[in-house]
Amino acid sequence: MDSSGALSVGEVAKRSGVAVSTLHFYETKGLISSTRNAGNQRRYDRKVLRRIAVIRIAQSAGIPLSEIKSHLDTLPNTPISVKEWRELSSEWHAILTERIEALTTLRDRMEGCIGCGCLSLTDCPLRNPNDVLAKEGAGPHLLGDEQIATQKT
Amino acid sequence: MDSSGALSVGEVAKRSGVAVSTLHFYETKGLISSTRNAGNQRRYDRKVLRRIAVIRIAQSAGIPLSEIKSHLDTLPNTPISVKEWRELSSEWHAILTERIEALTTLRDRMEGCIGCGCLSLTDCPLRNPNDVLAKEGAGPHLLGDEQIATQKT
DNA sequence: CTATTACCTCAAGTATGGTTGAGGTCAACA
DNA sequence: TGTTGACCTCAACCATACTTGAGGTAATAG
Repeated sequence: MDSSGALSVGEVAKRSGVAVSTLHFYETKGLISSTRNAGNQRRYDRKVLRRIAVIRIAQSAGIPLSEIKSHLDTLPNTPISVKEWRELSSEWHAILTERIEALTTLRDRMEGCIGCGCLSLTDCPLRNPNDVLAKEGAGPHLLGDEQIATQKT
Repeated sequence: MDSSGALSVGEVAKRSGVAVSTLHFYETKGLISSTRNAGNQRRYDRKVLRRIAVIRIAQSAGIPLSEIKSHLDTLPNTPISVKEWRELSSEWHAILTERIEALTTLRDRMEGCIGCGCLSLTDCPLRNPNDVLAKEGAGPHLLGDEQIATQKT
């Protein structure tokens, strides 16, 4: 590490708990950036650590890297301020809440269906969560009205 | 469709809402099975529909196919009875509950950390989830200590 | 000055969950 | 009997999120 306080890739890896190969990977994806020293080696500003922290937290919430990137891209620049973190985390909070609700609904429906055993494509609520189920439309006599209405292809 | 009530792959696709290619794929993975007619075409027992229904429900709960397979493999045989469905769904119910709790913990910690902005690898609870955060699908994983230790050598 | 790390790039491999396409066969309808 | 449409296999491809390895350079410790 040089006197300017810049970090090498190995140091960033150690401090962030992320593998060197992952840092390279994130860089190719535009999630983080670095400068190079005279010998073409990556040098990172310390602020990258916060950025990586944010990335890993978002990932643990199940948010894909592409989406994380687009969230980060809306922010002014590398140093993520407290205010920006507040904005990010509230967006992600909402996403998490949504996911939690979806899983809870599924779980409770599963509970309700224990023993019912129907699993009918049209009748069982477990088979028909509000979201998309049919890639190929079902057979003519199996479709409910609203599915016929939205059927594609 | 022949008089025995066996279903062709196309019919199963229509009735289950799953693509033909996916049925082939599931078969290669051992999740479903079929017999062949004289012309080497797949013929399915109607019971496969219930099996597929169970698979899709488990998938929507975020359970990987390999795990779904191992759950299904513990069951006597193809016709999944109401009793077996009850067992399966209670196991998956538990898995869902775990995932929901992990996500909720993450969300609440995020809430608590809004504005704190520390994100310290050692101090911030968001960076140090003691509980296992479910890894979502083929996604990323947080490095454990021993992996961090390993990577510098 | 040399040996050992650490670092570089680029290509390929791993795992999940499929889809797409080529080339060929089978079944059903007129 | 001919011609569609459904089906067959096998290989390759898509996307996500990385890791691993080869071949070579840079920095550092003794």
